Amino acid sequence: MSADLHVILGDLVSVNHRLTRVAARAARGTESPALWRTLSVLRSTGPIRLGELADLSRVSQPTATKLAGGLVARGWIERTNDPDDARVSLIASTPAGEAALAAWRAELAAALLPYFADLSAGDVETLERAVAILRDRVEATERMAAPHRLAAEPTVTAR
Amino acid sequence: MSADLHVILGDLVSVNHRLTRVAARAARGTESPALWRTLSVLRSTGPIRLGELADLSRVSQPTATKLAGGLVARGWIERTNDPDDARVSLIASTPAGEAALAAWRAELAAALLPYFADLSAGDVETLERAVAILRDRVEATERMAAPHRLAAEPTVTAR
DNA sequence: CCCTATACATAGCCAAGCTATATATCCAGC
DNA sequence: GCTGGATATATAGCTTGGCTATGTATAGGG
Repeated sequence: MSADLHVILGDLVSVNHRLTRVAARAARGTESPALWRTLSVLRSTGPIRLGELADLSRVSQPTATKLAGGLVARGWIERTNDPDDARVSLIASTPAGEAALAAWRAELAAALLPYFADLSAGDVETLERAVAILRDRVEATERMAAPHRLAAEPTVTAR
Repeated sequence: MSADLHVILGDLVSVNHRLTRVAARAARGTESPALWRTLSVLRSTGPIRLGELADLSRVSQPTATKLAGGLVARGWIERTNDPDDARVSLIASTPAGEAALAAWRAELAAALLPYFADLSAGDVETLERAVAILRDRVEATERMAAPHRLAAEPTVTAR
């Protein structure tokens, strides 16, 4: 019998906040989580406009502007103008950004590994499935949260 | 077979950061996560000194001082002097603090519930077990992080 | 052409994190 | 019982990430 989902969700968020601190200290010396989070979103979506990035990252538009500034300064994203709409700024991660993200993930995982090294194979699989579930939910909420144009968008492609 | 534990840990932290944003927006209008996290730690440990609270919360001592100030201002913790050592400040959560924490968890869970309502029973149980695993690891790292020293990586430091 | 809506930028605030340093207390040794 | 180093917390000052409110430029329909 599972406990009430309410309780599980409360515990989930609590343990998340604590794990965030463990990860922050384990991967000290690296850049801030917000930048990695933003890069992660970009990686899963491909090039998008700044407003969409804000929605999908679950931050306000000004916060996305600020984060984008930091990412541009580090050469981790590129901003290009939409030829069809001069107001729009398209954001895409650069190869350097992808590489930096991968390096951060590797460093973080290496730092956390000792704490998780003695997990049983079953526990590892449980974690893996839980990550998949959570990613699915987070991306589902992204879809719910996008009040903008996801439907009638002609999907201006690529370049 | 499960994917490499490195990859799972990287994904775990990534999805955690994203989930944190979802939770922050879902539970809008409430107090900051750091205060709840601190109360959570106190709840699981009972009364402890400020320095211990900093270590267990995985924040620096000055940060713990600041957080404790906010919690005292809200009446959610009490500070008493250690009769045996005048330097020491003992921190304990108040009933009001416990109640506020419980209320926050309930509100947060209610806000997140719609996003998780359609999970299968098996997925719910996976989440529950994952939360238990993570809590166990987080508390294990607390034990590892005994004094001011951060637990070192097993790899040779080459900085 | 205006007029409104949209996309992003700017300004200005606050919280949370850090390092470095100051203050107060304890304790060991003399 | 003084002195000096160690320990517990406080203070100062900075950076980043988050927000709301508002400004500016462009799009697009009367």
